[in-house]
Amino acid sequence: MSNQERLLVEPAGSVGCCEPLAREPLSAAQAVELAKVFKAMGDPVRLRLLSLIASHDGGEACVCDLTGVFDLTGPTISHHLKVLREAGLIAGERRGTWVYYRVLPDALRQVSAVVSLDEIRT
Amino acid sequence: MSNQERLLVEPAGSVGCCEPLAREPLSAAQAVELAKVFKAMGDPVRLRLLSLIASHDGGEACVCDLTGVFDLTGPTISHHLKVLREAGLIAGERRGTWVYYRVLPDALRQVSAVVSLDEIRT
DNA sequence: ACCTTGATTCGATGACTGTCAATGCAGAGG
DNA sequence: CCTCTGCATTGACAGTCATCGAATCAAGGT
Repeated sequence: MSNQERLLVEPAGSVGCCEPLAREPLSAAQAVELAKVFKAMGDPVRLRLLSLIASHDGGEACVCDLTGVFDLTGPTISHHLKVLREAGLIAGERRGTWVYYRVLPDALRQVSAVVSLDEIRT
Repeated sequence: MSNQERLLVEPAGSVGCCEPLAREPLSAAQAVELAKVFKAMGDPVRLRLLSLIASHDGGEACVCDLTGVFDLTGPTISHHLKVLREAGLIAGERRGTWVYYRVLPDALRQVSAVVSLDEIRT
């Protein structure tokens, strides 16, 4: 498989988890997997990229729609997209000349489930 | 004010935000503030600390309840607690000899609102 | 006063991260 | 085939981070 085809896959370790944080302590393994997702979202540029993709018409955005928004070079945007991809937050697909990214809702659902406050003891 | 009293305050920049990611693109300023919270949660140890505190009886845990769980030194745990504190995720209070931490639900609510999937275009 | 225990702060160090310039690869169109 | 454009990867560098040992602080007990 060529180097460039790889953006289609990379599903990222897929956490089997997701009790709310407050229900019972996270296992070490769950924490490691979850932390990857939070870490990927722990950068302003990546958060905005995610937001730009998610809010774009059709639920997907071409890389060319994203690079102009930031005062950053192409390689840097590409790097951030890769981090989001490896965290399972987005997936990319090449169509002709352009590469389109879309948000994978499962990863966000996971985060949502973990930070759920249903079980917070007050 | 003494150095040790400071754990009572440190409220952390307080994001005024929170449209779902998918509704409209995050502003640069919103992204910077939000990223601080996600970055704080982007470490396995800190995620487990948060979970241990949130799930502990009474909704709060003494530092002495936390240090034994990890294969890490006291100073390191203290460092991670400080990061969580500065992100506005937890607050600490000294009672006699011990310091008790509890989760601040507002920060989690913020995260929850941002990752909300209500507006995902499919 | 002194010592003990719990927790934070300081200083150092090795590892990781964000960024860019240079290079490489895939499609589209001469 | 060649070239041009869009995007990804590589390599390098500066800055940040996680971790520890040592020192410090706070509160209680002797």
